[in-house]
Amino acid sequence: MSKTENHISGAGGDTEFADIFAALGDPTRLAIFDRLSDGQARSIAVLSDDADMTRQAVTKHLRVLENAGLIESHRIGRESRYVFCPDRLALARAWLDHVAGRWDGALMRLKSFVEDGPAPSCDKHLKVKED
Amino acid sequence: MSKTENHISGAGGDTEFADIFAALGDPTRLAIFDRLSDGQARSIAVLSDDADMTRQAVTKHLRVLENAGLIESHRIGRESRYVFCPDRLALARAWLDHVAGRWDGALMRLKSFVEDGPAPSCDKHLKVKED
DNA sequence: AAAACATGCAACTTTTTAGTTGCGTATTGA
DNA sequence: TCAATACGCAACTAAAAAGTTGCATGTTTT
Repeated sequence: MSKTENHISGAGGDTEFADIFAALGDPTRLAIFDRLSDGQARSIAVLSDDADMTRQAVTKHLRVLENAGLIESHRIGRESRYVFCPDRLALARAWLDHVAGRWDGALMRLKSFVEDGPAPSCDKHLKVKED
Repeated sequence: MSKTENHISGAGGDTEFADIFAALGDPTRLAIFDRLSDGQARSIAVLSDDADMTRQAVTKHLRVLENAGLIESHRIGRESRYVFCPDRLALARAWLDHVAGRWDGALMRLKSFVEDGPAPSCDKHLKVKED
């Protein structure tokens, strides 16, 4: 396995995913990201128009999203245009899917436990796990 | 439509989703949430065991996750047990799916634009949108 | 060339977050 | 009963995030 943990939920390699979620964890950034999801490239000035804050503040939010890999910027003439970037979004979705799937699996196992009775070596169900 | 915006991406109702992502936007909380996704209820003490910080710090993280609706707590005797809570997670997934779907749609429209030529009243593609 | 536009950088204030420590209380078990 | 366990609350520090202002720079437009 390479040093850059690329598998889902590497028990400590959560930092990469946390950065993505942290970038989305702000209403302003969420709105910007949502707006850019139509694929249109937009300048900072345009993105600042309907935000109730300074252009500089919007710029900072854009940098956060960019550092998280959720958007990209390229300069055209005097303006910086930001575009949607789907890769990290896919990663975040994969992580949530993984977690949700794990819970579904646990549900199913609990269901068969109730229906079929305890499976072999299954005596600690519904107790606090010591890990 | 009710006052509590329940549809996906209500252009201003992003705060609810932002709270969910913000709660996940921390490596410690992400690890806790991942750990709880197996459906097992765990006490604060157990969850603090392999965290390199104080029990109080872990408690605060648990409160953040709980306020976001991602986990729930119930007290049994002298201990508080936290359990996974799938509802808000589903919301977050739905939001990401919505955004990803919007981008896929934009891609497809761009593809047919390239293949079939500009559609009627479609003269502003690839320009900065003024909104 | 001059004005208007779009942005970047740096310094600053304010607020939030992360984490700690100390202490008090209820619960469990010997 | 006594000690260990599990937790909550409050006060505190330190660091990061959010946002502002002022100014400098490059780019269009007229």
